[in-house]
Amino acid sequence: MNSFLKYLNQMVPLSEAVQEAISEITIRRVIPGNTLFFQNGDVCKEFHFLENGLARVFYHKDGKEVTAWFASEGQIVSAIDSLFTGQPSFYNIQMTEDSVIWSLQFNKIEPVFQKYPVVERLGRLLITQNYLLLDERMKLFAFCSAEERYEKLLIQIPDITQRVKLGHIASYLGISQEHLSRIRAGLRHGHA
Amino acid sequence: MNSFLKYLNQMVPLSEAVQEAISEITIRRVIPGNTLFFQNGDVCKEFHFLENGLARVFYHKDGKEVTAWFASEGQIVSAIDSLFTGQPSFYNIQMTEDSVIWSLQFNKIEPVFQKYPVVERLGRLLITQNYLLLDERMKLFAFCSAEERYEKLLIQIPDITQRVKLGHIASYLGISQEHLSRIRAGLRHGHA
DNA sequence: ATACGATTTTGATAATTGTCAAAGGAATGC
DNA sequence: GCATTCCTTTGACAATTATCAAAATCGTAT
Repeated sequence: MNSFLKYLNQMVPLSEAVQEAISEITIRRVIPGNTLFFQNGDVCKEFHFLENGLARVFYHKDGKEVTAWFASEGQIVSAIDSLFTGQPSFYNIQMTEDSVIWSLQFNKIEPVFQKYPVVERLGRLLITQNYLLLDERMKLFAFCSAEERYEKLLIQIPDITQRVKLGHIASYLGISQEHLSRIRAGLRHGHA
Repeated sequence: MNSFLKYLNQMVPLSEAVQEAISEITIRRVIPGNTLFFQNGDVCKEFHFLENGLARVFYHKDGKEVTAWFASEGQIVSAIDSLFTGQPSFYNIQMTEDSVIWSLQFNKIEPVFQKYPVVERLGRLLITQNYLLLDERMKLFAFCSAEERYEKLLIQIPDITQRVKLGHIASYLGISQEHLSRIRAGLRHGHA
């Protein structure tokens, strides 16, 4: 069983037949690092499970890239605003490292929903989980300073600073790169 | 057919039997204005459809109330972080006006999911729609100034300024009440 | 109409954070 | 090894926004 099916199985136990049906609409992809995997303005028709590697979801603001999300091994990533609306997305997705992903072709899933109601449940749980992640992110902005948000990100992805540029992290935290640099300097002197 | 069932039907057509099953786990409530309807620290087991009235979702930050969400007629409201996790919520919900709501008892829905897969689909679509609303809100913060966010809120709920205090709107926009007041002054002079 | 309390606005000031420019470091290719 | 380029840090300054206090306005009850 591949890592994607394992991930799904742990949310809801799936019969052989269901796993087969899902596999039929899933593509395994090997992506080289630094690939712009999905471009804003396009319509997204898949969602992706990262077997390994790192994805960065970002948008353009005043000519600059602003990171909206990081996804790493064992997580789901997609231009979810487009996937569920059929409208062009605001987001871009870049694989920042060599990655192996499983892409589920969402536009082919309707017959599977019809045939296997358990997949409908699976879909409900997946989107619910993503909703809660987004809610967590909003709470981080609500309750925590930029410094605290940085520290929480380090807990979540400890080696993130080795994996992406500081500017990408800064925009994810909602601050300028210079400000993040100063926060880091403060942490160094405060803790050393 | 009541307004809640109408709302659900327009997402997915529901048979008589399904409507009946949903009605059995739904309670109609008449809530006087200014009621603290749900309190943080409690576990939320329902979600609510507003037939009319206005709900304000808020949390406490440094002793002050910060608005996370407004919901008005025809919309869904819940302490969604708790509903899906079973953990105590960070949120409070206040009905700011006399309201009529339909409360679906989510903790009784599992048998309905089991019996009627279409309800699972309904649940999936409901949470998807709410995800997209949250994504929109994040994009508003990403792309728009406080002034633009205020103008968009006015489009969404035109009479919001008559319905809640300015401070509640300001915290929803992520700015101080004084700053919002100045933005309003600027708009008045700019447009007059 | 008037007085009271609540809400909103305005003013002055301080704190936070962004921007621009330059310097310092690290990685890469020749 | 050295040059080039990219990334990060630091410094100086400007812009934005918060905070605190006071004044103005609004709504309501008497």
